Amino acid sequence: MFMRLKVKEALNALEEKQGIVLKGWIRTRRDSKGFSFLEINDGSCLKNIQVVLNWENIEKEYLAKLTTGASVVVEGDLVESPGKGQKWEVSARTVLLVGEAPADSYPLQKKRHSDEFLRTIAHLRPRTNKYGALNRVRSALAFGVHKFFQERGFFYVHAPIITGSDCEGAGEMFTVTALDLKSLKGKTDFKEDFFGQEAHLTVSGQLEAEILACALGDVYTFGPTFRAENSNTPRHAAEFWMIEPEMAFADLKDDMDLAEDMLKWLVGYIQEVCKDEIELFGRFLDKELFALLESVLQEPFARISYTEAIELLKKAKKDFEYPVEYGLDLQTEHERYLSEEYFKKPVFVFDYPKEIKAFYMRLNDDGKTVAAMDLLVPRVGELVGGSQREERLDVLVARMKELGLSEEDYWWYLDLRRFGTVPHAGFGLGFERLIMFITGISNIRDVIPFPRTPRNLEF
RNA sequence: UCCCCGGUAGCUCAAUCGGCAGAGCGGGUGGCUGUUAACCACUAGGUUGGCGGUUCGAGUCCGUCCCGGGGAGCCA
Repeated sequence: MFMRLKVKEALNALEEKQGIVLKGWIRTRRDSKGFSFLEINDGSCLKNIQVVLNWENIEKEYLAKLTTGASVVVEGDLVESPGKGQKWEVSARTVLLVGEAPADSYPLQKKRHSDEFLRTIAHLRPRTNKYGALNRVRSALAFGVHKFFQERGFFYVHAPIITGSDCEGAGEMFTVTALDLKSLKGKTDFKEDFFGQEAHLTVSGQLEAEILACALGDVYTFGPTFRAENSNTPRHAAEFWMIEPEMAFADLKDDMDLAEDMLKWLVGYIQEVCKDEIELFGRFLDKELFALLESVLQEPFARISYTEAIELLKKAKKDFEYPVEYGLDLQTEHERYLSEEYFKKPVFVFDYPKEIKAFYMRLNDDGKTVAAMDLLVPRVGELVGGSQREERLDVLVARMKELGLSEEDYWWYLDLRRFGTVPHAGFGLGFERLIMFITGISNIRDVIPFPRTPRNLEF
């Protein structure tokens, strides 16, 4: 009997093995006199395995169909390769063609393709080295996120995807409805709709995570998030995955410590479990990737208050397009200067003026700033946004009044402060931006298999 | 949504002042070779993003729409 091996297992073999089966796709084929070299990849790892196929037992027409992209089952023997460039190869006894990939129409060639072109064939791009690597890294990072939190006693909680709260202030929302929009005339009455009120896709699971944190202690969410903003940038998607930890009995420093620990841990983890993939990205995509990841591992992140950041930007010998003034939000050019030029590493900016931050952030003793923090990283910009939450009922209610928010809409949120309130803090981390940071891939459309962006819903 | 740049062969790109549509890679055919982005020769391949306009003549100029990239805003 033949034993099925994944390419990864075959390449890691310690000794020759008679009678193995490989199942995968032909990446390239090179012909020599009387036999062919087939490079087989099955997605289990970045590398291909070389299969040597003798022409003696094979018809010419059949051989002609063993082209780049075709799927095959190979039965043969794993032997040491007499050629240079690889330790192991498979001497084929039989090659079964499972699915053809006609060479005159198969879009993937044995050459580098542009990211823009590959996006138009998102159903085939995972079969390339770069996107295969990306998808393995994505999987490993998702698992790593769980591993990190679970090992620290955090509980994974599920926040709802359909939500009724519509003023979380995190951007435009998609409406969810069971009404027949095509037959609706005039004004929409959401009382007639499925939930009897307006419903949306979630833009954040934070408020729900706070509820669970105030019962389980330390929790995190990890799920899809939706923003209907008409954003056309390499850093925004309409559907993305967000990680939102929330800790009871924690303050802003605990929050920043967690974000820093998490990022360092994940960088170490991915270098361990996706060595070949990170190597690929560092060598061909971003020459500075290794140095950046190394600095994440070795150096503490910078931490400066918003006030210090403003002073620093004012002293900078650099012409900014937008004004730097206390009370104004930091622009992208300012954030880039801080993380890419001044500190050249991730930097937390904390204690922002309350006017430019959300209502739920905890008011500091100065009465002017709130305990908020953003983590700015080179190339990606804002990777994390978080805060200590306002746990004092009277302060929170006063703040909501200032902003004209209805207490009724948030009755359950306010109840958390009425009954056994505790200081607590959390943050949101964009999973795709994390992948961009760790791989060096520069467009968010290329770190998620099927990106959703304005006017793009093909796959 | 705003600003800038681009759209020419399957892919990546060239085409002078408005004057015959080009190359490399990929494909096909043949040759060579334990090959490694294989190599050598030959060959096929075009509604120049769509629509409209200017002109004797438009890939090239004008208008408009669509698509892509970069930057900005919004944010994770």
